[in-house]
Amino acid sequence: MNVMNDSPRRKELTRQAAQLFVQEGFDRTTVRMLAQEMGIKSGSLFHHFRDKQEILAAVIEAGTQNALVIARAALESCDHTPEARLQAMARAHLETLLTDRNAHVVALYEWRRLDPEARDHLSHLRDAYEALWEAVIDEALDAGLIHGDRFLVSRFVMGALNWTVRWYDPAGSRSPDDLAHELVAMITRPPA
Amino acid sequence: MNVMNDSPRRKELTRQAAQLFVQEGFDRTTVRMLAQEMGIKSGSLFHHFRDKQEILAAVIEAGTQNALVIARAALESCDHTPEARLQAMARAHLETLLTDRNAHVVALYEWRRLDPEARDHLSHLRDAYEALWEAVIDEALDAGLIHGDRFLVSRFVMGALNWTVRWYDPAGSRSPDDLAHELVAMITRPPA
DNA sequence: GGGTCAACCAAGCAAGCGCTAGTGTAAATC
DNA sequence: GATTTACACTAGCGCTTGCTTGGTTGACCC
Repeated sequence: MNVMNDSPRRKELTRQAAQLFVQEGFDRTTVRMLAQEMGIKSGSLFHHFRDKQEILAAVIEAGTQNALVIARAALESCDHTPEARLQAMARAHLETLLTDRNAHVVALYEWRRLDPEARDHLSHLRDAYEALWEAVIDEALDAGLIHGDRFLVSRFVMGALNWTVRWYDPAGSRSPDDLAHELVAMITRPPA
Repeated sequence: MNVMNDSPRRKELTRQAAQLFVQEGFDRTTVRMLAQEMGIKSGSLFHHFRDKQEILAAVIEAGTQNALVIARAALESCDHTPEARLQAMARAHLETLLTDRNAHVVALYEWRRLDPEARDHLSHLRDAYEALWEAVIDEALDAGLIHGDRFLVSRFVMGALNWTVRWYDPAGSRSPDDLAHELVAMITRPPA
């Protein structure tokens, strides 16, 4: 067995698993389906992953890492005004849906299927991502760009954004930049 | 067999099923678990429902009907200003989470598990509910209370609201009225 | 007091599940 | 040249799944 490494082979298998988990859901996806998609037999799958749970954890970890990297890069390369930072975070969030949609859908919908240890490990990653958001929202509140309860505003914004995986069509006419702009315009008030 | 009726017994069984579906997810909930929760044997379950799918459909139908009734009542009893109507809809949405949380969580998270016929039937109900929202948002846009793209604004609002099932605690200190007020304040601009 | 009917039960079937054991083999490492 | 490692295979165990079958119970009805 060869668990918990970062081989390119494992990365590719993880990517294919994410696709199936989105299509069928974690519980409906059998190890035989996964193996077929990967072009191997079901027994061989357990050379790369300890068990089915570990495949799910690998998918979610990859997706969250990706989101963190993109968000941090966006914050570093944008203007330092609260509005620009807000918009950069929103655009980054939507761009992760373009580059790595499957993993994010799995992270949102199959989180409950993680066993406690995996959930504990991955929740740290997720918290790091949400902390980026809350910092940016705090700045916008302090600057008077948005108003209201800190807790509620950040939940509403995260809700609006996370919900996009349900309806956003990357092949459509709206770019992540359009959506980010519209969202920020909706919640900010022009300085009086 | 006794399918597709509206007996009180079936209503109660549906309510109990919703609870289990939320706790475990549809796929993880076995007919034996459902039967035990209902205080009957697993075979007896199929006297009330044709199959497991039909239980899911019954749960979602009950929840959506409930949301429709509450939303319509809220719209009829509130002031006819765009702002009051917006707020009434938001409060109604959150109140359904208080009165019938389980069914709504199931409707949001297990929709994909419905077979095509059930999905077709239930999507009409859901569309009716969303149409209420879009009408209210249209009025607010026309009145200049909110600004932006009609399609995007309604998706963002629905996202923020639907996401509340992930974090809203009915036993906490915030009432549905508080949340509705805060949400409306966030997206509206004071008339210039 | 025979008939009806919803509601239930005991038992079990066929299919499918995650996962393991044991083996083969080509490439890498010593 | 010998040994190890990575990756794949076949075969199948032990168990659970959704659902069916055939039969029983008790309340109600004319």
